[in-house]
Amino acid sequence: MPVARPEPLASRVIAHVDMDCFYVQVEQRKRPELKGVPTAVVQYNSWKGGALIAVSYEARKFGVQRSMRGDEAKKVCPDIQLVQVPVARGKADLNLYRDAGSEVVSLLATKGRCERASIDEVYLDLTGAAEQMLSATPPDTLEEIDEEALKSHVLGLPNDPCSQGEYVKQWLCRSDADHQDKLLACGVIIVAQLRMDVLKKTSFTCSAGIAHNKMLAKLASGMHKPAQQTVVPSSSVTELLASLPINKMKQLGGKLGSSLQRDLGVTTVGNLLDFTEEKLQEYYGRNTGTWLWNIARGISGDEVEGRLLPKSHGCGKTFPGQQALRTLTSVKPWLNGLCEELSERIQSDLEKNKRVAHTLILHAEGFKVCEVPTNRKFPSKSCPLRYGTAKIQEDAWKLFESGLREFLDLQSNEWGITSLTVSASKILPVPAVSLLI
DNA sequence: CATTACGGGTTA
DNA sequence: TAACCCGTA
Ligand SMILES: Nc1ncnc2c1ncn2[C@H]1C[C@H](O)[C@@H](COP(=O)(O)OP(=O)(O)OP(=O)(O)O)O1
Ligand SMILES: [Mn+2]
Ligand SMILES: [Mn+2]
Repeated sequence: MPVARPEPLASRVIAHVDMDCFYVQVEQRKRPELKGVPTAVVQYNSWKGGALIAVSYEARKFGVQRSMRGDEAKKVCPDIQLVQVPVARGKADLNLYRDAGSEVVSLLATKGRCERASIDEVYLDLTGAAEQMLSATPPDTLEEIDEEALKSHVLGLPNDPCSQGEYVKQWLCRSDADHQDKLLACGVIIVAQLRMDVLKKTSFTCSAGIAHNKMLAKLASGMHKPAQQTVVPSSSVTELLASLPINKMKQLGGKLGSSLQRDLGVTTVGNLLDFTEEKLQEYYGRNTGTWLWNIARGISGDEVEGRLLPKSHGCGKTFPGQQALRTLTSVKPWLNGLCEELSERIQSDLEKNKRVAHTLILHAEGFKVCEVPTNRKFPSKSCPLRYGTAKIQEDAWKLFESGLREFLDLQSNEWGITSLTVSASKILPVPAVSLLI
C-alpha cells in the first residue's frame, strides 16, 4: 500500500505545520471569552450530548478526549464549554473550519512549495529559502534571533530547561556544523517567523516539525505541542526511531502496523532494521517491503506537492439505528440536501479557484432483511458531473436507484440506508482560454 | 450510535 | 476506468 521513493540526493528542508486543537481555536476566535477555558467542539447533541471532534489543551488536562460524548466530557470536566458545529440542511456544516484552514494555508505558502495535507496541516519545502538565508544572512551573522526560534526543541541536544535557549542558540549558530545542519537551522528560523505571522494574522497557534523529509517533519511536529516547534538533525534519527512505537509512524497506525507487531514481533520502527529488504518484501510485497526498509532508516523521498486546495469535495451523513432510511420517500430529501451542499461547494470552487469537477460519486451503506443472509455491500456509483443543483440531485438519485437495485438483487423488499455520501472529484483547472468565451 | 471528511494504492 | 479498501484528520 505505501510506495517506496528514494531520498533525493541533495538534502532538503521540509516542514510540517499542524494547527493546535484547530476547530476549538476557530470557535475561540469567534468567541474570545472562551480563550483559556476548557472547551471542546461537539457535533450534534441529542445522543448523549454529541461527539467531541476537537478538545482544547485546558480540557485535555482533565482527560477529555476526541470521540468522547458531550455528557462524558461534562463528567470529567464539569466546567467544560461545549461549542456545537454549525448545522445546515440537518447536517454538520464544516465550511467555517475549511475557510479558516484556507486562511492559514495562504500565509504558509509564501516561503516555498506548500502542500495542503488536511484541513489543519501543511507540508512546506523550504529548501530554497533556507539556502538563500544561508548564503545571505546565516544565523551566526544575525544580531538577534527570534525568541520563538530559540524556544525550538532540537532532538539530540541535552534538554536543560534553564539554559535551553542558550543550547539552541549555539546549535543554530555553530560554525562547525555540516551543510545539512546549517540548512536545518535556517529552516528553524524561517518556520518560527511563519508561525509568528500566522499567530499575528489569524490569532491561531500552531506547532511544527523541521527535518530533511516529510516523514520526519510530521513526526516532529507532534512531539511538542501546543505552540512549539521541533527540529530533527540527521544525527538524531537512529535513536529517535529506535524507541518509536511502530503504530506511531504515519501509515502504520492500522492493519499493516498491527500485522508487523503480531506476525513479525516488530514493536518499534527501529526493530525493522533486523529484517533484510528481501524478507520485508516477501511478507508485504515489493513496494511495501522497500518502503518499510527505508522508513526504518528514516528515508522517505516523497516530494512536497504544490497543492493548496483539496482534490475532492464530499458531503455525507449517517443514519444510525432507528434513524435508518427505510423508504425511497425518506431517502430523497436527505440526498437532495447533500447534493445542495455539494453543489454550493463546487460552484464556489469554480468561482473562487476556476476549477471544474468532472465526476459525481454516490456512496451508501445499508442493510436488507432477507432469508438467505448475504454480505453484499451497497455499491458505489459514479457518473459525469453536470453543474446545477437540480441536475446533481437528478443524477445522484439515478445513481442511488441503480445502486439500490443491485444491492437488493430482487431478494428483499425490506431495507434501510444507514449512510449516504455524495462527492465530486476529478477537479481540474478551467483552461484559461475557455474563461474568455 | 462517533461523525464527517480527504488522499492514495489495489483490484478487476 | 470504476469500484473498493486502507489510513488519517
Ligand atoms: N476523527 C475526526 N472526525 C472529525 N473531525 C476530526 C477528526 N479528527 C480531527 N478532526 C478535525 C477537528 C480537529 O480540530 C481538526 C484537526 O485535527 P488534528 O490536527 O488531528 O487535531 P487538533 O488540531 O484538534 O489537535 P492537535 O492540537 O492535537 O493537533 O480536524
Ligand atoms: Mn491539529
Ligand atoms: Mn492535523
